[in-house]
Amino acid sequence: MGKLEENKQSKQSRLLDTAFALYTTKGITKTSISDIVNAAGVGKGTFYLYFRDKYDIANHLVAHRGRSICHQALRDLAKTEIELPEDRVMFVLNSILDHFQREPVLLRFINKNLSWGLFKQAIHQDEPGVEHFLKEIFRDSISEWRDLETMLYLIIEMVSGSCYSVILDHDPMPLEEFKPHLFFAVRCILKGFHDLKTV
Amino acid sequence: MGKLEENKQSKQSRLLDTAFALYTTKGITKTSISDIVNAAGVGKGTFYLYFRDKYDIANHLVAHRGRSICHQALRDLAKTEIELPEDRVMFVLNSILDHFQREPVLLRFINKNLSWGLFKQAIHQDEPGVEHFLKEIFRDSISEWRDLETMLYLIIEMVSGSCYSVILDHDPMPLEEFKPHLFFAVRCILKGFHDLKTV
Amino acid sequence: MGKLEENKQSKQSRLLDTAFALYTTKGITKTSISDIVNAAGVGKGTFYLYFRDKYDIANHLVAHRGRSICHQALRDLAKTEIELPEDRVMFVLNSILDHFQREPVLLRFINKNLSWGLFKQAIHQDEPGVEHFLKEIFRDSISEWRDLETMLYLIIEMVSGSCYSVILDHDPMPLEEFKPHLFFAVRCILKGFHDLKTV
Amino acid sequence: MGKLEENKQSKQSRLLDTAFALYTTKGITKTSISDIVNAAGVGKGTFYLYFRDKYDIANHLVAHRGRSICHQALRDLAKTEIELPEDRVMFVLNSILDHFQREPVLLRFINKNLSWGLFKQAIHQDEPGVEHFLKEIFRDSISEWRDLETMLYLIIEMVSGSCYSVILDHDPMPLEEFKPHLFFAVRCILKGFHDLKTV
DNA sequence: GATGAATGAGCATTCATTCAT
DNA sequence: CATGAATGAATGCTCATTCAT
Repeated sequence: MGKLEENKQSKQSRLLDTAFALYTTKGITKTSISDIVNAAGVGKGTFYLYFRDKYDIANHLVAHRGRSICHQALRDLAKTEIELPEDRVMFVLNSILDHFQREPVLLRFINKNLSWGLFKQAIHQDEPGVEHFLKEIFRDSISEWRDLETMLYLIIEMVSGSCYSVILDHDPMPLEEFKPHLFFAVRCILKGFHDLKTV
Repeated sequence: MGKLEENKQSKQSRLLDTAFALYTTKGITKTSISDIVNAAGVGKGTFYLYFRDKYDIANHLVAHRGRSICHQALRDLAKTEIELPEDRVMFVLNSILDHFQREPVLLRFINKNLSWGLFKQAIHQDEPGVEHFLKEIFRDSISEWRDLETMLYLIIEMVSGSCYSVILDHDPMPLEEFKPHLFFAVRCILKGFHDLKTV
Repeated sequence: MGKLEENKQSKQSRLLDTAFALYTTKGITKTSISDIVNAAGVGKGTFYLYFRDKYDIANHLVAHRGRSICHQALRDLAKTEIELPEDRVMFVLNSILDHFQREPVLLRFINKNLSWGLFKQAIHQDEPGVEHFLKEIFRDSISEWRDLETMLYLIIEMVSGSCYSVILDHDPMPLEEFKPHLFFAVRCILKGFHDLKTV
Repeated sequence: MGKLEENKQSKQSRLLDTAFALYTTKGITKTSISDIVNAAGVGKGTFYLYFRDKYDIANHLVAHRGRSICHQALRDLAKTEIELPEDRVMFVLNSILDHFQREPVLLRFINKNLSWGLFKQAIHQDEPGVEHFLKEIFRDSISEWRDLETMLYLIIEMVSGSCYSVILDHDPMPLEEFKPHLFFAVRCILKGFHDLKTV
């Protein structure tokens, strides 16, 4: 029956959610598997039915939540009329940052794993992932950009690196105050790389 | 005696050096205090005479080695005739990157701790630190820059974030191939923020 | 279908064969019930339908394989024309040793369980077992032997004990080199106990 | 001071004695390290200060107690006037058997480890061990024996194998009743191998 | 200051056993 | 008959920390 299957799913989900809560609260190193199963209300052996160790469960979480945020940003973009690639990039960035602003614990968790690592991972999996992501943003104008991937790599590292402490600790300033500077820098890079090509 | 020679080095120094060797080899989580004291050839209790725990010793190391790299870069800069602030920034960046290229284990260790965290830490200590660092680079023209610190924050995060996997894994490309793109992006930002001010 | 073929073998047989393979490969302590049922391709609960625990299945194996070897030796003896009881004993011994030489894993498994333990077990079960075994070997002359059972006990312990490491590790020498000494010692005992009686 | 050293010794001894008591009571597989340290009244970590695992401690015990029994038998032999090698062998055997009769738990523990294994182990260590043992028994007549070591191997396996259940379970008969048969068989072998040589 | 033996809480991991399906 | 998800007690082992010397 489906009952058993449902139950299986629910155990795994419970473990994932509980682990996320604990990881973001106490940190992954300070969280033991005992903590997770106790909080999830399942037997300790059950954990090993679904995950290899606590880092396995962490990877599941990063991949799943990260993908979910990107998809959401693209869905939001689709609802707009924005045409210019630069503007589309800014919109997606803004959308993602706002998400993290609303759920800072997720940012702390994904930490520096967001960025190229996530992209590479997505690329090397079967899913359309990154390619699809880029096409959605740059559309037909994709050929107008020189060293597109390298440029994005630089932007992503700058954004993710700088916004980490901004969002979590408002340091060196709160996000809303920081955004103009950040977006200005991003546009500087976008413009620089675009001119390089078209000239 | 030679024995005396090696005993001259204070126990604290021995602990620091040994810890660095182990942290960069096995990783900090896999290194136990026992490992450190055994390798250092001191008693276990001695550890607690100088450090609170293994993270305490790690912080000491990050601060010390980071400072040392910056000082070296500044000393090298002083030997040149470079005048333009933009060029001076590029020189320092290049100098630091080359250092990490030569000692990648240090990069892995400092990891993403380099960047704003290090600056803040340096600022809040008694030493002149960051302020001195900036003056050395921008000299009298320091007032010509708008949002200087924010701009540097962005640059540092971009550089440190992107160069981590570049230097350690040659991913997405080797450092020498990456440098032109990186430096171009940095100049885009420098130019953007400079124009903003002077206009 | 071929699938049908392999399903014909009862689950119990599959469990026995799989357990034997695992016990002789990894050792009984390192083999878990999970290992057995996984390798056998049956459900975990099915195990408890047929056996109490992993030692229960081991006993089944020892009894079954041990009996099979003895029967084979007797069948081989029947095909010969050997008449003298001493010679018949030697033939059976040789036959059994050769079997273990060919299947050393079985020896390791039965280990020191062969010997009196096996005999006793056989006696106390309903089957004719030992009695039949002795009659086949000594025939009518059985009354000519003093303390027959005790003598056999001594011989069996000497043979099984000494041949264990000889066959498995060629220690202190290979079986073929060892046999003359062993058989000589056995004949010494046989002769000693026979003379005692007839004198 | 010696105080510390003494304390160390006592901990290790306590662990050895406690382990022996538990091993002989519950069996080694059913004994956990927790059981040992609890019964010994020391911390769990202390165990690992002195032994690698529970089999390590078992080996220590087998070696130590086995050696002790052999030495005792030799000391007793030295007090007698027995001259004939055969008689000296019988004396030593009897002495060892009596010891096990008095301390059957030790027999169960050493189990089938007594025998060649112990000899080899003793030989391969630095101590004079076996060689010394043999010289004490056979003295100058040692060259009169053909295949001396092989013969002893056979005897030892026969004695140890057969006496195990005799002493522990009085099966197939009590030790005192069994001895005449056993000694007779041993003398058969001794005589057989001796004649072989001298003829 | 320096030591290192002793500790025991804490951890990951295994696995026999049950029982609802 | 057969299954296999779920369990949680039990185990081996690590390691930060203490303290008598």
